[in-house]
Amino acid sequence: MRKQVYVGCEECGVKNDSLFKGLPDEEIENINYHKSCAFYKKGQILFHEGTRPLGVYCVNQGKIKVYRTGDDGKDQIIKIASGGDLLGYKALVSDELYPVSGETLENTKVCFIPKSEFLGMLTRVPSFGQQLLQAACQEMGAMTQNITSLAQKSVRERLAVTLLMLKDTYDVDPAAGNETEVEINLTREDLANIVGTATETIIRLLHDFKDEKLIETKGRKIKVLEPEKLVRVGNI
Amino acid sequence: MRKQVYVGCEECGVKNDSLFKGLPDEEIENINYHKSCAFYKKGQILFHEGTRPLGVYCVNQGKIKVYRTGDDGKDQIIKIASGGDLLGYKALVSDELYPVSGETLENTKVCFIPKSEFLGMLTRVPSFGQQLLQAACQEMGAMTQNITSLAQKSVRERLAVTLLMLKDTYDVDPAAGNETEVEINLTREDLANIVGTATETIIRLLHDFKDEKLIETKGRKIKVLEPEKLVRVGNI
DNA sequence: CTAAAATTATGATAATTATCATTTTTGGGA
DNA sequence: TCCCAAAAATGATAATTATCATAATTTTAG
Repeated sequence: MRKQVYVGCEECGVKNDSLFKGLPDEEIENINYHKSCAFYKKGQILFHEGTRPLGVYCVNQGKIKVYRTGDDGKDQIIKIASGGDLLGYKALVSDELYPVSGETLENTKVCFIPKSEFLGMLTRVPSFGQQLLQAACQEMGAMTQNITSLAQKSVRERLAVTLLMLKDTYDVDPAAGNETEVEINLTREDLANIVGTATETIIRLLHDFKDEKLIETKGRKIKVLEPEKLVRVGNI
Repeated sequence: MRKQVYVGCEECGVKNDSLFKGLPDEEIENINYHKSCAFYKKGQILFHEGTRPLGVYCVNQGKIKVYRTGDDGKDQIIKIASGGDLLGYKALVSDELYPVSGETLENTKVCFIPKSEFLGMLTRVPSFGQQLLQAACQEMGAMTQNITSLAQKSVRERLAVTLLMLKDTYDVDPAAGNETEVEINLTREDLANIVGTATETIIRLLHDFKDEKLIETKGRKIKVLEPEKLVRVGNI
């Protein structure tokens, strides 16, 4: 299920996309020494809502859904994490139980950094604390946007912005601009759990978008054809 | 409109409820020297979404609604701040424009601490940075709850939890337990902008709650009679 | 205290979205 | 490659919530 594997932090492909960017060499070395890396198969749970964090997860490859389970058992996906994302630091820093769970959406490579090392680094390297604080504050700004959208926009509009967001997440080569074909690969249920609606509603709306030539679907895969038109969904 | 007033930080009544708790005396003195305090009348805007933050606001007395304006002009209230709350530090720290506006709901007393002093303190006092980080991370956990609730719960359920939350916010003497009578004083429209629904819907649901003897209303004021039953709204 | 403005209330109706039942399709493992 | 469970699709219907119009009432300002 979980296979150990070695990936050196020094030459890690996603280091410079992560919050570890700019750390002094000796700190990177220290993380490298204490971390453990593993392959996870699709559908595995990295951490579970309500449990106590023992460290942080640094995503190297693959996608992970971060979600919260509502009172009625329905999941609400808070974000889709991918390479370079650091997961679980908020609960660790605020000394709380995980408010969310993390589950792999594909086969992934993830490194684990134990609590003591992470917190130690936080006290030793003030600039790292600043970076974390900055990242957290930035994320909160984005969350207010999400809250406003959930509270005010129709399901149709929310699906449109979700597809645009996922287009970025699933873009293998963001630098290439609109040339690359991005394939969003999520179940309709997961999509529904991002947008906050029923699976059937997502299926029907995707059908509409397809009729309107805004997207193209091939099995589960979704390709965004007209991002500009998708932005304007809802603006009549 | 805005009247300057002096309140010493050393003897500030809300200092120990704020993030400034535990700061060294010389830092408190420094804040005290550089801050400016003012009375604001009901309905005044402290800071406006989309503008650049010049400092942080520390609420001394009164309530302030923090909200984001949606594309269609409808406001979504993200939180109701009261004594001891620090506003605007997230945008300052992440060096972004305000994602939200702040408007007084009553006559308030608010202190302003300029950007340079606040950021200076952040670099001088590592423990303050830690505290801010912790507070931010904690707030994010609460936000995921809010997101889940908006995405999954019915308006009726959301109104119930909102009333319970406001009961705390408007409690003048939280230490007294359930003995004190708490009066929630918000327009139906503001309530609708917290819950994320139409004003008419809020009016109708409040009427229902009143019929069910869960609350009592007197003009605009709302009194929660049965918090335990309100918690269970939606659990059939 | 009074009048105007703002807010609250109520009714009728329409639009959106959820739910449930069922069929079809798909994709991943033996 | 085939099979089977999971996912997607479709239809019918119900429930929830929004919208618009208008009346009643409370608040606020002078």
